[in-house]
Amino acid sequence: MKSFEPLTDSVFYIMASLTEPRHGYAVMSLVEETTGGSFVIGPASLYTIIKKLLKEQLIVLHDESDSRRKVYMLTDVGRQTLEADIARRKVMIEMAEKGLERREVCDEEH
Amino acid sequence: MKSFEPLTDSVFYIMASLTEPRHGYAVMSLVEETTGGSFVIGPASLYTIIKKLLKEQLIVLHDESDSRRKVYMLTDVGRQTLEADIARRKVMIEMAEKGLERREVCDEEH
DNA sequence: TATGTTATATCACAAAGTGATATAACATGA
DNA sequence: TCATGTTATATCACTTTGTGATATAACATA
Repeated sequence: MKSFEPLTDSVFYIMASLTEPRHGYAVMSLVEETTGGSFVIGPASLYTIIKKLLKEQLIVLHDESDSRRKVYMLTDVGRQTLEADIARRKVMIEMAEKGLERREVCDEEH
Repeated sequence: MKSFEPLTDSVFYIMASLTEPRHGYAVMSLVEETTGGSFVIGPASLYTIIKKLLKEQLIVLHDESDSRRKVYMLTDVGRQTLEADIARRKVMIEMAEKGLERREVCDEEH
């Protein structure tokens, strides 16, 4: 079971948006909305990454009935990959927070 | 107050290692160790990023007394930047987990 | 004084991300 | 019906970011 980890931020955001069926443009809007505009994925990045995720079979084309919209969704492997990366990211945050806490104590002592 | 966010994973790992004084090689080892080898920063990436962080004043040279080692550390701005990125990353994870939870429910219902 | 480890550094290249732009379907109101 | 705006996908040329390979040297030790 080959792993595509670690996921980059852009890839993570897109995959996190595709836990349920969504078309590309909706992913773009969702990321901008949920991050309050602090992370923006433009069309160039979006469709580049979607193409790559399709090739790696982390997402699939879910529905193409609409003449314009292409709806994608995570595959099982995609979901597992996302879950694994969530775990990695939690460790990351823990690591950073531990360091910052220790530093706060030092500041007070000074 | 210009922001350098969002931080890439590599930059985040390095900055998270520099909440206390550490030299480059130690940062490299620490990241590999705390991630269980799932994220490796080689010397090329390490020193490239350190150079960039110095230029942006997110870290400073803390001590150069040793003939070999160069010890770096986060500046106040660097710490604030790291804190802001931790917050962003928490939202990211929340976003992903909410999506996955919802999906689990759907699977059960089916 | 040879060997391994620690440590910093850079080059040439590869991978990832993006601003600009193109295209077109649909929605709407004038 | 047709101009305007929005939704939507797509790609090109470019920049930014990351890295494998390699070089250099100080120190530890045996």
